[in-house]
Amino acid sequence: MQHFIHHSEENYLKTLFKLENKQDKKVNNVALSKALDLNPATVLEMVRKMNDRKLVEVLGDKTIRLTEKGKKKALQIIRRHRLWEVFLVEKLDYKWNEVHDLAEQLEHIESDDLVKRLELFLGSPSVDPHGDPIPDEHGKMKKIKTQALTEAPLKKKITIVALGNSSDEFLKYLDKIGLAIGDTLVISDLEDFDKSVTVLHKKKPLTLSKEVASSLLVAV
Amino acid sequence: MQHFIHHSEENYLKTLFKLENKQDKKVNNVALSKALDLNPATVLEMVRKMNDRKLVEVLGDKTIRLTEKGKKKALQIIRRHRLWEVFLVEKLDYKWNEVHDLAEQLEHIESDDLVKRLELFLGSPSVDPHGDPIPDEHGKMKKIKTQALTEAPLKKKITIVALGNSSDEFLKYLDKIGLAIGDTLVISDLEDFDKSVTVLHKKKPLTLSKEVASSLLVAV
DNA sequence: TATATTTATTTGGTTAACCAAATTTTATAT
DNA sequence: ATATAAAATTTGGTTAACCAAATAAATATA
Repeated sequence: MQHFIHHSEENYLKTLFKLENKQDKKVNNVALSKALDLNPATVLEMVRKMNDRKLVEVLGDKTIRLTEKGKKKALQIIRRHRLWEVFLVEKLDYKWNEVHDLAEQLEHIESDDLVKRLELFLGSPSVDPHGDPIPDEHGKMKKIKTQALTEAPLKKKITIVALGNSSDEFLKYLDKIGLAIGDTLVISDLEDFDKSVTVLHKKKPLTLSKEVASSLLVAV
Repeated sequence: MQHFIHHSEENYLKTLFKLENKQDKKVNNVALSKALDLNPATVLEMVRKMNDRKLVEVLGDKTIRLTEKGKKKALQIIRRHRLWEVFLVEKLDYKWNEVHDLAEQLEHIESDDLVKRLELFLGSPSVDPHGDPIPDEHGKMKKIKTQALTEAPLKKKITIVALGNSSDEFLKYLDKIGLAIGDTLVISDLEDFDKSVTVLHKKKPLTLSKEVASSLLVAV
């Protein structure tokens, strides 16, 4: 009756992977504890167990780093998470900003076969509803080359392919102003004063703050 | 980060519901422990907690019985389980005898909204792949009137609508002889000696032992 | 360099679910 | 009614994940 033991470990793996790939900042106990919202003592304990299981290694300067094995497992979880997100949005009509918590639960369902079938059922999508790439069954994930909207060329047709920030507030804001992944737009003006960007979107002009524009990633 | 606490409780509820509705046998600690494959001390402890939560009550003769609240929760879990089974079979091409363990995991995903959407996505099926009825969102489940094949009339076209036994061995056996829920057949002979039943199925005669025939439930 | 701050670690807890073995209670059979 | 068997309960554990508070070690700052 014990099939739900690995949730914690899986959360550690996923969080670690994300931290490692966010900035090239080294991940220490404090950083991981904060990201997981857990007590450092708890995290230390778990990191040791995961070290025994060869999922992470602790370097001389106390940096916590995923091993190859750990990375593979992390990518598997990310794969599940993103495939389930596609399912929720495409098949169950959820909006892209509503699916995170559910996918967080579904990603822990233990069955590679299920994931494979789900992938086929969804038509082997390459990205999730937020534009993030979906790793293949071997854990290979192609990096999508993007640049922030603030860096993109003016007067050219460009497409939003991903987000640099997946917070609920940001997703809701985008929803509110009617912007979504896959939308195309043209930068009509770049205001030097406050770095805001004015674009033409669905025939209408739209001004985006520096904060917003820098989190909108477009195809390079 | 604590969203997976209720698995145990949910398993107790579901098992209790099934035991109560199998025979009208009263469920005691031993019976429940055996069904859950857990130590009686463990079950006793949990039953007490569930009693505090008003999910079960323990009668004078130590019979453990679901309260209305408990029944409602149990039906909700059964509903989820059966809907996920439909999903796995209809959408992911699993065979009906392969889905139980996966559905066992999926049933614990916590979201009424998800279940509702899943139901709509599946076209609001009334039965699962084993022919068992799916409770509605309020926990109402219509009892399907069936009779064992051994009791059915001769020479009439009858349809298998459910199984009296969902063990893996039985499901595999049915798969092997090519029988499935929804199949129609006509009883050509009922052998008095060993109570075996000979039927015409897909134009071919097929003899079923008393054991098998009694677990094949047909529409009444 | 000495002090302050941050980070890591240890220590001594907790809760939920589990178990085995001993004991008590209840039921059954003679 | 008593021995026996079965069921319920108690007792004293375990493990996984968590925490707070104390301490130690490392790093930064004055």
